[in-house]
Amino acid sequence: MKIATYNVNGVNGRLPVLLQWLKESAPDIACLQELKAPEEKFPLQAINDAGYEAIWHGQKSWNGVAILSKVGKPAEIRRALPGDSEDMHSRYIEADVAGIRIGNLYLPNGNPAPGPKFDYKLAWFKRLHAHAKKLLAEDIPVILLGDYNAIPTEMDVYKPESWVKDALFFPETREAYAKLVALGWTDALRKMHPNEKIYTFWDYFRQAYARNAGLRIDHLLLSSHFDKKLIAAGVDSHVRGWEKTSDHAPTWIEIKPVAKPRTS
DNA sequence: ATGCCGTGGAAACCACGA
Repeated sequence: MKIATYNVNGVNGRLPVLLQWLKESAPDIACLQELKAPEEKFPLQAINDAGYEAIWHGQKSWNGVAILSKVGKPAEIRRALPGDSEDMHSRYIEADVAGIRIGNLYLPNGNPAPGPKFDYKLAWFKRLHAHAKKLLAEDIPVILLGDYNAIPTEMDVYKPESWVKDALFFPETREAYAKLVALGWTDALRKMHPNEKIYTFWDYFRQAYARNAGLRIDHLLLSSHFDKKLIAAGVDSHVRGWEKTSDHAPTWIEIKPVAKPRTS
C-alpha cells in the first residue's frame, strides 16, 4: 500500500499536474495540503473520475487539506487540531482509511520569525505534540503526515547557514520537531535513507530546482505498528520539474497492508 | 541579501507562501 503527501499549492490551479501524478504514481491514499479553495470549489468530480474518494477541509484563499483514497472512503474523525477553538485555519483533517488512522496536517510557516506568526507556529506545534501523544496512547496504527514546515536537521537543507534565521529552521522549530518524533514516531523517509540528501521542496525562483537547492519539510511520521511494515519511501521529485507545478514534490511510503480492526 | 515566482481574490494591487 502506497501513501503519499503532496502540498499542491492550489488544488484547482494544480489540477492537471495532480491528476497526471495520481495516474502515474497511483497512491492508495494521497493527502493534500494548500488547497487554496473554499469548501464548495474542491474539484471532487475530477478526483472521483480519477478513481479516488475524498474528504476535505477547505477555506477561502489559503490553507486547506484533503484526504484522497482509492481503498475506501475516508471515515472522518476530526477536521481541526484540538486545543484552540479560536483557530479558524483549515490545517488539519483526520480519518480512518483501510485500518489506518491518517492525520493530514499543514503546519504554519511561521515567518517572519520571531513575531506573532512564529508564536502561532510554535503554539500549533504544541497542540500537535499533545494530540500526537494521545494518538500514540490509543495504540492504533497511525500516520501523521503532511507539510510540517520544519527542516529537521542540517542534513535536510542545501545550505544550512542561509536558513538559520528562517522560521523553518529556527532552533525552536527543530526542537519542536525532534520532541514530536521522540514521542515514539518514525520519520519514514529518514529511516529508509539515513545518509542521503532528500528534499521535498524547491523554491520557484533562483532556479532552485535546477540547482537542487531544496529543503526536506514534508514528512510522514509512523507509529510503531509500522516498524516491520515499512517497505520503501521516496520523493517523486521529477514532478517538481513539470510545467505549472507546485513548489513541493509528492512524498510517499510503501507499506505492507495493515490488518483491519475487528468490528465488534 | 532579496519573494526574483506563483496562487487566489479583489481590483489592476495585495496577502501569503518558505
